[in-house]
Amino acid sequence: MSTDNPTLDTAPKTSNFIHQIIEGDLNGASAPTQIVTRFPPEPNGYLHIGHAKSICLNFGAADKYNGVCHLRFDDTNPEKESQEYIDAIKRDISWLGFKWHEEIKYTSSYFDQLYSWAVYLIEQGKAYVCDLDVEQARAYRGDFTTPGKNSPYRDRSIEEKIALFAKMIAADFAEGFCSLLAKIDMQSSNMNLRDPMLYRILNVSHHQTGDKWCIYPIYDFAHGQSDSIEGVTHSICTLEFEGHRPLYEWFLANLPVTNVPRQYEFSRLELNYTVTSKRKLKQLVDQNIVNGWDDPRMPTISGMRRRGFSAVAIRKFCEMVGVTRSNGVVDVSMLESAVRDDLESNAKRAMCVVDPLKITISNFADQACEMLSLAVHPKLDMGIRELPFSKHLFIEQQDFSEDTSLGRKKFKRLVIGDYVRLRGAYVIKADAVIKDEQGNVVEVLASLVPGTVGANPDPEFKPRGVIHWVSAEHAVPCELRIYDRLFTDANPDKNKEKSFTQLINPDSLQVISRAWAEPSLLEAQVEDGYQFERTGYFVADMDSTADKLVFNQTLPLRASKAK
RNA sequence: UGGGGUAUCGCCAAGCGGUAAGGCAACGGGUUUUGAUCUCGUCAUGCGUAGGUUCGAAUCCUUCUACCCCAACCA
Repeated sequence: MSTDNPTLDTAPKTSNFIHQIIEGDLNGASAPTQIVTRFPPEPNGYLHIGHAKSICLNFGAADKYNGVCHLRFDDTNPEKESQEYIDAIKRDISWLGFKWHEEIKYTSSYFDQLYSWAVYLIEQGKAYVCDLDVEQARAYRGDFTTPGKNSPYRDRSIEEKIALFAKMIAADFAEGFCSLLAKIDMQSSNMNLRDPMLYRILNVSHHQTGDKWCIYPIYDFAHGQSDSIEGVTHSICTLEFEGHRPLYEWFLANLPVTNVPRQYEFSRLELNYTVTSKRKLKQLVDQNIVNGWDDPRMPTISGMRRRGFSAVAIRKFCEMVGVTRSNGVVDVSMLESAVRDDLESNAKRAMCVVDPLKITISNFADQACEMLSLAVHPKLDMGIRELPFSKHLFIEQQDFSEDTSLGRKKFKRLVIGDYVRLRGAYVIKADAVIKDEQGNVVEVLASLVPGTVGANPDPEFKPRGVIHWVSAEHAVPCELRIYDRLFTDANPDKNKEKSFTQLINPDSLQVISRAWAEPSLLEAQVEDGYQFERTGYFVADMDSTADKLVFNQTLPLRASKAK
């Protein structure tokens, strides 16, 4: 698994209402020459699964209809943004397999244009500098049932407004002293239309423009115009922006723009047992509840990547959930299903014993070592791997029992006096046990049935089942990090009594510092995904060193009830 | 509370006036040198509610209800 997924087919196979709209437009009278979409993240945090859905929708629609998709950083609030986030976002989108059109765009690179459009609105009598402070502005705005009142500064002369705006940009005013508002309708039932803010004074430097500006445009005054500048045809966003659409259209109608994009909204993706809000995810990081944005328990793209979820699996999941306007909460099992489905056919197989029990094969020579060849994958041709078999082995403690009354269907593992198949090796029989002072089984003495490698034994030696193992002498120690859902509550941010940080699953991370892996795992590269047979899917973590391998559990195998 | 949205199986979701797709989950059976995979089967006389139009309604009309979004110098 590498960062480049060059010519992957990212066009969705399924259809949704956005596709239907695009198709209608493409077949309509004034069809655009090509459709243009954009993914416009604010660089104020890492991308998460919800953004993945938006990325798949925007880039996917462009791919599907031979259009293009821009990556535009919506960087109008420098206080919360940073280059680190920009770099992370670029990395995540590329890793997901998408390519943005041309160079990366920044809303901040349109600041000059936006500024002159603001002056234009003032000249048209459609914008004004208002000196009301936050409290006063709130009072003038009214509320849902009370119409707003016009600001006393609303009807200053155009010359005065121009002069004041010039002073704003010249840093003659303190932060918050005044702002530029659009003159629309203080009585509107849509709060967004009650003279919305266009520019505020912010004496902070910007990660892209440095100290060039001390006033920054608000989202509403920047987004639609940026879309227009880039030739966007379909501006796809989430439902909470629906009420902003009239405003989006108002700016495009009142400014001398040539391209008029249309905004469409879809419902954002919610997943149970997690939170998908950059603010909350940042809190988890800042309070060290998790180990960074890429902690494998995080629903961030980088977290899922480190967890061992592939880009293909994430894209598959995004297609599975669909795109609609009804909001719901998707069950994580759907994501897990997409991940397992992908790993089933792409993960190499290997064996790793988590909780070792020593087995000694009495009828195998002391110093002997037999090299066995096993398929890397049981069905697909992924080559073979060499596995050493010797007199002393490890199996799981859980895979052995002294209880001979256990039924063969009930316990398909090793029982004293009975046979079991060692995966890819011999059928063995447990003959006796060695116990410590406390009566715990510390070793099992067994004997192998000759000629059973790759061949079934006579019926009388029929094994109860198949278990995994490693050669004690050749096994390589490794660290395993077992992850569980981060929250104990299915809807952590809808809980009435507790805040989401109080609903953290205390067992979301379990570290097994010493497990025993087959030697072929020594070749594992960071991000290589494996299925440790009968145990789960694991991925080599970046914390692996020459002397210590570290694997993150991606997911356990699907658990079926013991029949 | 004014405005804007949304309601189809436990979850997601097709459906666009002709008689309820699919996926996830769940539950049964089979195969299996992974209790995995694979495979077969079961799972909405019902589409938030109450009326109406129609030969025929999840789809059209009306009523009501529930939930989501908007009163940041956030996006």
